[in-house]
Formats: sequence, C-alpha cells, structure tokens
Amino acid sequence: MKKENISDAVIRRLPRYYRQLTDLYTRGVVRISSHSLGQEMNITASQIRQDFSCFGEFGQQGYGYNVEELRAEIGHILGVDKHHHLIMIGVGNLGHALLQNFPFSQTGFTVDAAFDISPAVIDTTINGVEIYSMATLDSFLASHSVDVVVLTIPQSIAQETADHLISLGVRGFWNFTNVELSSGVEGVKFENIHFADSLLTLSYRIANP
Amino acid sequence: MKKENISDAVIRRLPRYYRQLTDLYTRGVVRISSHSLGQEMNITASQIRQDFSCFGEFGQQGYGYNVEELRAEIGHILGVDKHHHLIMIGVGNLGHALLQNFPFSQTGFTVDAAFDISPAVIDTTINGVEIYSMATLDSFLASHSVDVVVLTIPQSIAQETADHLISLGVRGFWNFTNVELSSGVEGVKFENIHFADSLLTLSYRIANP
DNA sequence: TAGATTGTTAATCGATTAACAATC
DNA sequence: TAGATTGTTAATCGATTAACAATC
Repeated sequence: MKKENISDAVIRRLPRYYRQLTDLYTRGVVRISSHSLGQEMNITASQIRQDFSCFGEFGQQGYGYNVEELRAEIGHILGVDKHHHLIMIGVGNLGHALLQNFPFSQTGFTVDAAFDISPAVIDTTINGVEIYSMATLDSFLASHSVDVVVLTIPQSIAQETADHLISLGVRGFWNFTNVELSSGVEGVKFENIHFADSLLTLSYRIANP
Repeated sequence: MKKENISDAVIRRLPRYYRQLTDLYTRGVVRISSHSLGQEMNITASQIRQDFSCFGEFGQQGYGYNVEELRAEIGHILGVDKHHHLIMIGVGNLGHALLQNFPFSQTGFTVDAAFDISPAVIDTTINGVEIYSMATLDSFLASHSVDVVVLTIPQSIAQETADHLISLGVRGFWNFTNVELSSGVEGVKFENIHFADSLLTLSYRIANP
C-alpha cells in the first residue's frame, strides 16, 4: 500500500476495472484471480496486482479477489459513492443527448440543473432535469455546491465560461468543446472529450494498418 | 526519419498538434520553433522534435517549422486528405447530435448515410445525411466502400452489430457504446469514446485533489 | 498439507528529456 | 559570419513485466 503519486495511466485503468467487475458481478461471478481478470481485459496479471496495490490490499493469497468487494473498493476509490453534484451548461443536441441517455446516477453524480440561453428550452425539463436561463447561473451557484460542470457549449465561449465558473468556485469540468481549456487556479480539473482527436486517431490507424 | 513502430502515445498527440497548428495558421502565424510550440502546448521542445522525426524532416535549422507546411504534413499523416467514407448506425439523440454538429468533413470524412430501425427517423435527413432502414444496410455495404462505421446504438447489440459489419468488410469503428469491443479479424480498428470512463476519471480527480 | 495466488521487490522495457553536432 | 534551431544520439526517468517469498 503506497497511495502517493498515482500515475495517470493507473487512474485511467480504474474505470475499466470498475466496468469489468460490474459485468462480472451481474454475471454472478463471485471470485476472480488477477490472472483470469487479466485474460478477460488483455492486461497482465502483474499489472493488475501492481495497480490495485497502489490503493490497498484487496485480495487474499490462494483465493484471488472477491468480485463484489473489489468492485465496491474501486467504486469507492473512484468516488461513485460520493454523490457528486453536477450541472450542465449548454443544452443543444449533445447536451440533450447526455441528459437523456447518460447514466449519471450510476456514475455517482446527481444532475441538479441545466442552463441555456435559448428561450426554446428554458423552463423545460429533460429526463427530470430542469433547464434554467443562463441569467440565473450565478445565483444558482451562490446557493448550491456544484462539483462538476458539463460544458456542452460552443467552442468560442468555452474558455471565458470556464474562467467565470472557476471564479465562482467550480473546480471540475467535463469539457466537450474540443478546445484545450486551462486555468491558473490551483485544484481545477478538466476532463476533455475530444471527439475530433478521437476520430483523427482512427483515421490514422485505418490509413496506416 | 524512422517510420517503424510509432507508439500509441505519439499517435494520440498528432491530433493535438494538428489542432494547435490549425489555430496558429488561422491566427496568421507563419513560422514556429519547437520551443514556442512546446510552450503553447505544455510539451517539451525535445518531445515535439522527437515526435515529428518519426515521420520525416519538416523543419529547418535556425528557422523552425513553417506552420502551413507542418499542418499539411500532419494532416496528411492523419489521413485528413484521404476522404474516408463513413456511415452511422443508430440515430438516437447522440447520433443526431453528431450528425448535426460534428465537423466530419473538416476531419476528412464524408458521411454517406445513416441507419436506424425507428420508422420515425427512417427516410428523413439530418444535416444532409439520409437515414435508411437497417434492413437496407447489407445491400448498401455491398455497393459502397465504407471505411468507418459510427456505432451510436445500444450497448446490448454493440458486439453483434460490430461482428456483422466486420463480416461485411468494415475495418474501422468509432464506438460510442461504452463497451469494449473486440474482433479476432486482422486489421480491425476500434476507437472508443467511453463517456463513463471519462467522467469517472474526473470523479477520482476531484475526490483526490 | 499442497496448490494457488497474493503483494512487493527487482529487472526490463519503453518513453521522455537532455545534449550536441550539423546547418540554415 | 553569428545566432538560432533542427534532427538525432545518449541519458534519464517512469511504467510494465517478471520473479518470488509470504500465506491463505
């Protein structure tokens, strides 16, 4: 058990472990060894044990890991039991799609509100989430604790919107704008979904097989 | 100039270079050194030169890189000038959002068609893209060369759909189903957009600052 | 007990950074 | 020419894999 300096590569594997363990759990699998887990995930058993050992000792010699327990531990590490609060800014097609389909609650997030400038969507509800005018954003943030803001807004206003939100205390951003956001403020985290980068990677791979 | 064994890390940086260079180009910047490019992107100058040198010699000693030229070179490496052909399977909220907003053509892709099972969308058009019945998929693929299929369908049918498409010759998948797809067939490439993994990573980061 | 499998330490591998001769 | 900056080789750093004693 170390706990210091968890590398980015390890962190990025945690959700995959969580996903695989959830799958095993729903399939009724009770225990699994690092070896078989590795086979299913195309990862070495060594790496799995190394990864887990960053956070604690979750297994038992000669037995392996209890699937339900290990899933709970990794969920806990990821913070799915923290009930983080989230709001969305920009309810266009993509924002709408996420509100409609994305399993926020399974991921440990409560969607408290969404905001947009379009009168067509203000005061409507999508999947139980109320959409408010952007004009009410500041007062909303003054009275609610928000852990993560989903940015599904145009590129052109992404950085300024983020800056404003940061000044109001927001520290987590799920950024869909295909723009690299930055902030000098300590503790601000950006997680980017860069669709274009992803597709270009695929373009490269099919062009260079 | 080597060209063999380009690492995944390098490939994943290429779209970022392309994006940054496009930005510089539209801002009218004519030349740039690895040093200043590195400053803008938070990458060392060494790494930039190392990365580029995998593909050729694009710079000039004492001068740096011509922005327009370098952008074209990297675009070429990524295949944006290949005019890849793409179809979408599953036109729900997310598929709709992508058809409406994603700049496929800027990324070098032509969207030839979309397919769905819902009578409500079949025979309609989104952003110039015709939506057909899934029943016509096989004959479409028999007469059209398709490089990439966008999978915006339910998780439950993701793997079987992929398997079927692979048997019909498709080799590139842009997968939005948050499921790990696999294939024993040589040369099949999957590029995944795992929304949930991304948000869980952010969850971890804000829970462990 | 014997077999299995962990957690951890050591060895290897690969990626990033530094240094520098070449040269525009 | 002198200064700047490349492409590349060497050094460093970090991540992955292998090995193994501990132990269930």
